[in-house]
Amino acid sequence: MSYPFKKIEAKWQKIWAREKTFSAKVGPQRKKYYLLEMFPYPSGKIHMGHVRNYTIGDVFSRFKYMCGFNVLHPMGFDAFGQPAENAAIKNKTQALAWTIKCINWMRQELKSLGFSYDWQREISTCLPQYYRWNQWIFLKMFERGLIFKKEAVVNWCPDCQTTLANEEVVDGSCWRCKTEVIEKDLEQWFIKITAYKEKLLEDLAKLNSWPERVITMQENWLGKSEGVEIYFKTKDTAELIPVFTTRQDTIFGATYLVLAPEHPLVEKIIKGKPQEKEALSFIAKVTKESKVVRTASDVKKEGIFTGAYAINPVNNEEIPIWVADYVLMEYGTGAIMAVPCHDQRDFLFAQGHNLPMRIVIQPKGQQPTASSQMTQAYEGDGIQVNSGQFDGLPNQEAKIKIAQWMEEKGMGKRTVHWRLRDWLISRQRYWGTPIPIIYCQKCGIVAVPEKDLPVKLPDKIKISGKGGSPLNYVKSFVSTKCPKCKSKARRETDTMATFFDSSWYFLRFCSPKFTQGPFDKKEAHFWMPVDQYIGGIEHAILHLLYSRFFTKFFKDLGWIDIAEPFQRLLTQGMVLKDGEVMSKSRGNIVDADSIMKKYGADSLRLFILFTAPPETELEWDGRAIEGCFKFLNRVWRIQDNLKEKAQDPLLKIMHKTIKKVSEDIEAFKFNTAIASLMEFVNAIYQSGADREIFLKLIIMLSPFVPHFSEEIWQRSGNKSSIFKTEWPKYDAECLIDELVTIIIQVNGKVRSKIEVPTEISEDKLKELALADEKLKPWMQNKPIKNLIVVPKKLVNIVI
RNA sequence: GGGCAAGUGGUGGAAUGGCAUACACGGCAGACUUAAAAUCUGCUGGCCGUAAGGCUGUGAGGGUCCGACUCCCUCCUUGCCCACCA
Repeated sequence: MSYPFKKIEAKWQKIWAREKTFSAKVGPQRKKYYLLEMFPYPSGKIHMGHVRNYTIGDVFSRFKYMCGFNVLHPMGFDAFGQPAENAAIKNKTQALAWTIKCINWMRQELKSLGFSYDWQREISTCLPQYYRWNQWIFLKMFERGLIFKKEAVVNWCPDCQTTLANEEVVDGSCWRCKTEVIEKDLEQWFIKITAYKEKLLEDLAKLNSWPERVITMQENWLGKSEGVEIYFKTKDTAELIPVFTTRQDTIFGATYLVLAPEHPLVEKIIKGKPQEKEALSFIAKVTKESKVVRTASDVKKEGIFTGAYAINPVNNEEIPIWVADYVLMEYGTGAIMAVPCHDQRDFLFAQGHNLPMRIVIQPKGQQPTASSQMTQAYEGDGIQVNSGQFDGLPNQEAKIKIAQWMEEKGMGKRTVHWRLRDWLISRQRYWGTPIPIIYCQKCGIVAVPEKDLPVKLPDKIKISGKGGSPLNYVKSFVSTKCPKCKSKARRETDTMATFFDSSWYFLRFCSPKFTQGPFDKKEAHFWMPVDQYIGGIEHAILHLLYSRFFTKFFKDLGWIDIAEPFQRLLTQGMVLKDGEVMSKSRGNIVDADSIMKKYGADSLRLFILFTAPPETELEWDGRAIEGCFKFLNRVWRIQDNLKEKAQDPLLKIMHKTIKKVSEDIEAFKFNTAIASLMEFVNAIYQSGADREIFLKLIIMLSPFVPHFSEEIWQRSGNKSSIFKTEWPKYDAECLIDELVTIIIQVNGKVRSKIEVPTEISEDKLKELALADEKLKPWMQNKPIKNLIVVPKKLVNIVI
């Protein structure tokens, strides 16, 4: 007979909802703890990744609560975005209705897993009471010059007459109509996130409870690189070509220059050259290719000689100027100096086009070789050669000296380049926050006044997926009056990227119903920062960077006083089936609902926590979940076999278990915490538990299997919720062992074990060890060279 | 190409300088049962051995150390992230 999980789970979910067991209030009595899991996109069904993410959070939340913290543990829905819009197009329904239906379904599933959310704080980003504050934030940024408009390239389907997201471009064609996608320049809204790049980089140092790799990924994304901008004169024209390099130590080895095909100087320098026609047709060909094709790593680098020459300022050498597809206009200055011997891409290109090479860095301790002998570029450190007055210097030292010298001589100047681009936020889509801007014939671009917010998204419209932004076709939305001059005007029809919505939702959770601003300053002051944030590694860059940026912006606005939003971060691993990511397209989805029907939510929770540590990948094993179910039944049966008084050794095991479980939960080692609870249960089966010990076990199980534990707690005669009890404390005195097993090694190999009193002296221990009969055959009366004693652990005899 | 992880029984994993394989899955055996399921108990890395026991063993090779899954070096493999980024 298995325990009645269906009845129990439904019962307690009802009671928790009725009693509002997990609602959080500002108050000085308990220390605050803000625990947040990344909110889901309401796509319909919950998947195992969600189950994992939210179970990890739930255990921690319940644990912290029982440890005496005032826990804020909210949940909401990231409800704007393309899937709803696509569903609306496909099924000819409304995006709002579809989204609400999905939210209702998902909320139900989350509740059936027993998560301890404060449901009174639920938010959905697609509702005007949320997105009006997106618009408000937009306006504040606009006022401060942090939002601007400029042309940007988008993927464009000429047939659908609409922009496409990268993932909607399949093999260079539109996913819906298979037409070849082209690139098109459109006026787009941008956020000047680059204004915060220094702070975003600097403050990474404060995030010492974040995973190392997330910090590294953010650093790489910001991409600060220090180098020199060098000015190359052209031979026949007055133009200067600036080139950015981080390897100014290799300047004497620069044997040609390469410009990006879009470089503005290309046309000027090739004018009248014999190569002009050929070069122009090459450029036309390259610029037509989409970026996806051009940046594919397996494509051969192509290029062409322009007929023009540049002068290398350090040695006045004439070097040819080329145009090639591997140089990008977006990075640096759109022009590079090529050093084939010390840059692999330049090396391959020079070999392919018979361009000269010169070695200028010699690896330490190696014989000089000819550049013709090289099979690949040498990119490491070494000694300067063929570098004029810098010969013989280590290149790292030369780097600094050359930069100084070039600045003195006016050949270049030290510069810093960043990889970070400004953030394109406009989308030619329907299902997003309308951008609060009005275009007036007389006044130009006019911000919607704050009092007119929200600019409501019209909700009953037809969308076809064709003809650009759907809002263009809603007359009542588009036509308006200019807030300044009251003449006829047109509304912006672009909406915001959904990353905007999720960049500040953690602040909204502090006061989700506040109507005087995006959040109540007092509440945010109390709850922020988020003490623990939990989510997938796929958000390691964009979402986290944008959230950090918004936090810094709110700080500058004077709305909050913290610089970083997330104190501690946990990135959970993916859920795999047969070594592959679970996904619809692979058809290997294990549905949470059917598992819960068979074993209950508590068994599913226990399995997902027990089977792997949170950060690693989790391999789904249908049989292992049955083991978890059996374990719960095993615990359930203890109820009917309690003793009056348990034996002392069990009490000791209990204290050890309390220590281990408490420490493991705090460190997110849920798998070993559960393992030690299983060991505890095995010990109970050996010697029998009394009521007190059994209830301590149940309390420790309660964060993992809340319904199960509440039920046993109640059946044992307790009136209030188990989550109102205190987390058990261990008695340090109970942990002390009187006897300890000492390992005895001979030459590092275990040859014997002895039991000795814990507080034995070192000399006495030595004496006992050497007297051990079992060692005799290994010692063979040979002299002892060394004797290592590690107190309470081992003795190693070296002979 | 760069960065970051990881590699341990048949399987998921534990041990982060001191008894390798905790806990669980699977497998085998026993008890209970007319029988099965459920449950309880025991065994379960490989090789040699009837056994006691011995040897060997944490991707490969080397190093440091009395002692290495753990630290260092070289290499291999896998995963994730980034990338014609100068």
